[in-house]
Amino acid sequence: MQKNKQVRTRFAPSPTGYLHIGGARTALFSWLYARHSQGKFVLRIEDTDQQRSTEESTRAILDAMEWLGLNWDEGPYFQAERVTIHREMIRKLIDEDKAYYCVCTPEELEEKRRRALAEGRKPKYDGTCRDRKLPPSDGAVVRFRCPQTGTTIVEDLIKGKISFNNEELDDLIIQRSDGYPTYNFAVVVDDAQMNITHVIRGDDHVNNTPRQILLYEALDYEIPQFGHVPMILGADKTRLSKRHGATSVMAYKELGYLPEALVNYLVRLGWSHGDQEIFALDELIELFDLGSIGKSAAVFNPDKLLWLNQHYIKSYPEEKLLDVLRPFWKKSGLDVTDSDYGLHIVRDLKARAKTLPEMVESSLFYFTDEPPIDADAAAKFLTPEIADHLGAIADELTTLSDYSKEGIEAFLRNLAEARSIKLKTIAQPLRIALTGKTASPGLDDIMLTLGKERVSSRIRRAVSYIRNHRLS
RNA sequence: GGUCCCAUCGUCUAGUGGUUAGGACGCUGGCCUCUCACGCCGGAAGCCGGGGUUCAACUCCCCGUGGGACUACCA
Repeated sequence: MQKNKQVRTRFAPSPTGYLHIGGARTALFSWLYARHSQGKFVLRIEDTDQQRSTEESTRAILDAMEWLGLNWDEGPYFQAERVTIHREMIRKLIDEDKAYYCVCTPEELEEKRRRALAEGRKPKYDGTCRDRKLPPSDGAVVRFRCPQTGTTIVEDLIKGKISFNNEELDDLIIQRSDGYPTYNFAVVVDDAQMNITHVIRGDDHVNNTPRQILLYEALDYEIPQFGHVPMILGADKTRLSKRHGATSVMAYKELGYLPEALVNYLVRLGWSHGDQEIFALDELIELFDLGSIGKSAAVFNPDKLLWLNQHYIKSYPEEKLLDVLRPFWKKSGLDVTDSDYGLHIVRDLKARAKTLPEMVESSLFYFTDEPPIDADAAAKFLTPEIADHLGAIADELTTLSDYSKEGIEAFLRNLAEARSIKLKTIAQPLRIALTGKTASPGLDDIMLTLGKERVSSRIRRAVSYIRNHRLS
């Protein structure tokens, strides 16, 4: 075992799309383990598939990593830039007779596979070219001569011991006919040469692991530790995909989720620490361990993520919340230049929103002198007999010297008492006068944020609204 | 089909042979209250099935069943 070696983990996405929820969690686990162990976290882009890899995808993945706060110590390395190294190692294997050229065509192989399946045999490569000692040629691939006897044991950090009979393994292609190495080969060479000590990846890779171990041995590399993390499923227990809703990390940013919420959600999907649900990042780094990752697949639960988002919104520092809110306000055509006003709004609203756009939506009344008055609400609460009370509030407000939350609260109560009515009686009408709606932050909060002037004019507007609609 | 993995409330999970099976989301009853939230208190809801092992199994073993992954010149 590599006892005193520095821990080195990596995240190795292929740039064929955005960073999705599943990949993000794997990256998070890998990152946390490196940080917890004071090791290094390496980012490597697996772009050996020339057809499907794009630069936009690479950019998108990097952006998402940054948004989540998963900073890397080395890289990004690009696998495609390392083909010279890969070819060198392939050369070595051929020279040692551990690999060989194969000229079977994809069509022939497909046909054999079909026939094997139809006859109920296992569809593995039949070894046609295994001992033909073929020279290199155009269109030939290179296959690894996989040991056909014995067993290969994977000591998985998460799943425990997994054993495979080598006879189940066939001679996998390590170099394609276009001269590029395949994933299973490149990943071994790169992980080994980058001194990765812990390969943490999705458990869709477990069946690749024994062949990779055999490759490590053939190349005389030290074998790293493996940890295969379970998949994330959709509500119907099938692999998470677009039809289960947003699966891209950046989509959640756009939907108004906080990175802290997504990280907290993702880490608890599979990993746990007793009954604790809320984890700050530094706490996670301190507590995280691979042993506490569960073995079974988990269903993605949008409701719980929403709850966490709400939690982080209400406990976010107000200045920070104001900052992340700005782009969302901008989308609604609002530019909050008065930071003091913005901070007041944030304070009023932070306990009442699950997402950022939701918060923007409920903040709209702060930004217009004439918030649209909900007709049903007006019909119910803006009655003729209320007009007088409202007018009185506006009038007496001018004499209120202690315009603080407590002062306003007392003012309203005293006024109600003086007029022999319940505060309840004027609360809703006043709320509608100020916001146009029946649901809002507390009256004292809104009035404080809005300021005396806005409050007075909105009340007078409501009074004339009543006159126009009810007393005509 | 073959290989491999997995299995506690609807969902995420704690549990590590003896517990009234705990927490969280969601659902729900109530409290707080100027509305809506927040918060607080309570409730319904679970060990896939069958065999063993054991004085005792959610926990260990086996077999079913169910789900998932892989089975590419994708990663």
